[in-house]
Amino acid sequence: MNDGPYKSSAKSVTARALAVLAAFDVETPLLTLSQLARKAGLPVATVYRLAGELEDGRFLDRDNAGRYGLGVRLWEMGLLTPVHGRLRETAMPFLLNLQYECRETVQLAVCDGTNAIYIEKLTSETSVPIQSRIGARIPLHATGIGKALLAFSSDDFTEAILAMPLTQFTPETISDRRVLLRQLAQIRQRGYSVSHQEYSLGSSSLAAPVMVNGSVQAAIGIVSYELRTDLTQYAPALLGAAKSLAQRLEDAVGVAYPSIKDVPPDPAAAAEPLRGAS
Amino acid sequence: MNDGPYKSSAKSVTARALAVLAAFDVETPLLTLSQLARKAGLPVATVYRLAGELEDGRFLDRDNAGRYGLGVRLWEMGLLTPVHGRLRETAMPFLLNLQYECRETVQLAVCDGTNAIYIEKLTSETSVPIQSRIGARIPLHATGIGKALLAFSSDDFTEAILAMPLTQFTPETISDRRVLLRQLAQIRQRGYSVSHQEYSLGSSSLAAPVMVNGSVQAAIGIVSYELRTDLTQYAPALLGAAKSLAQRLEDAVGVAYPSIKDVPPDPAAAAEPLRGAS
DNA sequence: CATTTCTTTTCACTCAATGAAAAGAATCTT
DNA sequence: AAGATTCTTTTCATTGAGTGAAAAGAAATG
Repeated sequence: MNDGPYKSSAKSVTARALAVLAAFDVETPLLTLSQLARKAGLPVATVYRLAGELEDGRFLDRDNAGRYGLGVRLWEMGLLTPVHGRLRETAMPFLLNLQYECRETVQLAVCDGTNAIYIEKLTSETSVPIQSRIGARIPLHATGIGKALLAFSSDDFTEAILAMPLTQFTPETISDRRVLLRQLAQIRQRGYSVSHQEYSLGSSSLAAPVMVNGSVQAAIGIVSYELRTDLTQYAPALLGAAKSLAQRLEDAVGVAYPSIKDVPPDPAAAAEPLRGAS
Repeated sequence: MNDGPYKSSAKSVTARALAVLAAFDVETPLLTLSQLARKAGLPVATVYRLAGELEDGRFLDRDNAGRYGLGVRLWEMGLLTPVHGRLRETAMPFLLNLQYECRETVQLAVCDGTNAIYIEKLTSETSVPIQSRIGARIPLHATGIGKALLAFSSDDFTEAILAMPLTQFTPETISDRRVLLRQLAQIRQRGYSVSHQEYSLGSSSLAAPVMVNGSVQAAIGIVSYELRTDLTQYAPALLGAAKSLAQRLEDAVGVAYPSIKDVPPDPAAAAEPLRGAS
């Protein structure tokens, strides 16, 4: 058991392979072999081998300079993920429509753990600039869309969230538990949430939950500059979109995800590794 | 070396792990342990272990019935992929705008190997129904968007493509090499491509390349019902969008993907496995 | 209740993964 | 242009991590 400085953990082969993939992030989407090894905390030779295999499966791709980057395969698999394949896919037309109607930034988010994850975000020319990136995780109490998710969650879940520290992002972030609870009740009553500069200054939002079979599956939000327009004018459109999406999702349950009875062994289990040109 | 019926290949541990992930597809996005083992062509005990590790890294998630599905982590990583993080992200506003202007299905595709991959597709209520799924791979010669990509590719690449069989999808699919070559020349001249029911009956399309530093990075397309509208009326808008996107991409080269000089060893290489609630 | 099918655990064996080291490229330095 | 650095690729002896048959435990099925 060597423990040189940083010499990483990652016991099993699989864990190491995943560590290699995890070395990439938004700031560094392209890495050379040695950078990769360094970030993953693994010996170069090891990473060389692992990366090679990952490349074969196109979980890694290399640019013409030989640098590694996450591969197309990962993107393709991401498409098969429930959040994308089921949610985003069905939600898209409604989001587009909503965006078409109000010409503001429209967002879709779900709950994962104690955070909201942004699944999709439609911005056009006229809308607020750099908002939360797709894939971003933001505490539930801090945004309109987060509060919409929270307001319609189970009581124990809400309790669990309230038990955690409510990080302050701006002076307006709700950090008082009682205030938050009161707001949640109000949101449940109104059917939508409102927020003003609670996560980032200068922007406000309106959000509504997407209820499928009695539980919150997601939330849709509209974001705009604080004080540009009165967002509440869009409440009907927003609620309409959320409702329609919910309906569509309800209809689709069991269709997209059937309880398959017998899956035949896959002859192509040993698929030929694709090789790309150009 | 056992070779029972179907007993799969997958030599290395990593390859096996990837095989497990590869077992999922659009038709079967959720699998039980044994289904998974069967599809991957691996012994149950082995898959049990591998799946366990993949689940720890959230490369797999389990639904409340215990079935496995591709995990959020994969989706998140897909976002870091060049096709998404660089291309789709920057293209989105332009696509939205274009869709807003013409109210038809708008697509974004890139070239991968001998196929076009659809990166994004914006459909609204009024647009053509089930078009090619995002992530779908379609031969370059068979669609408008594919031809746009092909027309501006290098000569050797075009040659390589022409050397392959030109699969016929509809009676209208161009399968004559000379016809195709002639069209490509015309596309180069006009700056955009046109297609009528060449891939699927009833729909036609218009597409333009996105040229960055002299090479085709992607193509944008508009799809509509055959004969509904004269798509060529949108040519200016389409070309405008393609041009603007190209410009934006050119500006961003090296910004999003800097040649990082020194990446510090990642202390969080041994990250704690996230665990989700709710 | 018996039967089939699925999940989880165990364990002795061995083969595949390992990583230090050296060779080979490429890049930077002066 | 030679020397110094840093990076990629290959080799190989060592060993411990992964393996999968088998059995036990749960669930679903009829």
